[in-house]
Amino acid sequence: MSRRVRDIDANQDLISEGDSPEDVHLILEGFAVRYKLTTQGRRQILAYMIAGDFCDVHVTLLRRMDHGIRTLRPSRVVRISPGTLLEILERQPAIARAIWLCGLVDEATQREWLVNVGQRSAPQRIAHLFCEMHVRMGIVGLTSNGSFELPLTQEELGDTMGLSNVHVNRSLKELRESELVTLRNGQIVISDVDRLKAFSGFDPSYLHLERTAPFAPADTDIA
Amino acid sequence: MSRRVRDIDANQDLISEGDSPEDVHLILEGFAVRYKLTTQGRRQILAYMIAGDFCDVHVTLLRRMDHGIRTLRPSRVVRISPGTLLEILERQPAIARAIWLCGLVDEATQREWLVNVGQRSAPQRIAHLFCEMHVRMGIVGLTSNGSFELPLTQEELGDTMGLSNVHVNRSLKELRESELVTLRNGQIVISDVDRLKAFSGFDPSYLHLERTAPFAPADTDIA
DNA sequence: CGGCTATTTGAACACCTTCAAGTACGGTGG
DNA sequence: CCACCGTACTTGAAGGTGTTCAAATAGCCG
Repeated sequence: MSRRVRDIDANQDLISEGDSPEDVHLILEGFAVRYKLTTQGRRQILAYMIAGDFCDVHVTLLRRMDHGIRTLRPSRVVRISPGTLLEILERQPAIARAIWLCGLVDEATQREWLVNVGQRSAPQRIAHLFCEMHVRMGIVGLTSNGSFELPLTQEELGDTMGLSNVHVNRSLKELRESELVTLRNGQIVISDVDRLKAFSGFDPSYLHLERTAPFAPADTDIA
Repeated sequence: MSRRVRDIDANQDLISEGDSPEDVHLILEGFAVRYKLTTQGRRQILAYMIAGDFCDVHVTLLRRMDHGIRTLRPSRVVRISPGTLLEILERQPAIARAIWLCGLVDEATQREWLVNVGQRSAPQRIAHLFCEMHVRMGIVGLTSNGSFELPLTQEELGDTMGLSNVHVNRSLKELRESELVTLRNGQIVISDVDRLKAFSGFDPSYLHLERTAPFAPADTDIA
């Protein structure tokens, strides 16, 4: 299976909207986004994918991709044929459950993003995202003490939150000046996690952490 | 199984956030929404559920509901125990696939809603939602000639789109005066479907219609 | 150094919200 | 039958949040 591991540069489409990819992709390392373009040429980023995330289990049933997937950092992915995947799902119920569970958490996250964009102010949205990524990066062992790498330009942040890059800039400034959180050179530093959570209204229950993550942290050697 | 069919009034919580329901619910008839409240007391509606939609397959794996489900119209639901469901999934692979497929379309819809709220203007958002519901209601045989029932107050519409009820009102007026679509007494009338699609940037591919719906239209007698 | 991209700031404007008040409508009870 | 009530819808006015356009600054890489 390790034969099917591939290294991808940053800013490459792994899969484009409309594709009917042969394989399912699993991120081993790096950072990628799920995104969609509107007819008017605007972009909405739908999800961030980090180590341990499946990109597109749906292609086993749905032919066409209704969105694209793009790396933002150099990434390592493994391609799994739907046949192999279905076989694993059948033979290893524990893994099947784990993959299903991951999908459910992804869905819950998708819902929370809608709440975020629909109901919160710009600084709150950004703060909420940072709280979420702090938790997620923590699970895979990529945080240290309220600090972690988040390789996003302000424009990409804007496309995530439904905001202009200019307004993202001003909101980040506001967060910095309130000494809640700073983002510099793709590095997040959270001064006081609890204050940031309170400010953004972050409640991690949608991440369903009580269930231990089925793919263990940092153990990216699944393949 | 028909023993487990229940009729519910309008505006009742079928399941509340934090619940650990025993059963999975399937809507047979009526109209319900998935929603979430923020700490600041705002509400985001996450999905509309109509005949043939599962409310909460996730509870088979995830204990706590991270959102609530509420009827907006008198509805008929059937409760299925996770055990029964898992048994069906195992014995009837065709149904298992169908249910899985439905879930994938729900996810795709969730993504498109994020695009909608994140990237489109108020009138476009509303128009896009109406296009989507026109298709969905059509699938279950509840449209007639660009017209269908959509039992939402303007406030509920606002909670769906991340807009105030006042602005929903003005946007609806705009849509009405452009002769694109009208909403009166919970009844949608689309004058020219193609113009409405063009206006809102609606592209139905995310609904994955090429795959015929596994639960046949109007045949609500699954139970 | 030069050229690229990302960030930062200013100014004007648009979209959307909030508050407030008035209107329409359906249901209930005298 | 009509008065009353509650809810939803409608409209106006003022203000706030976020956008757009434009230009300047900073940082990175060849």
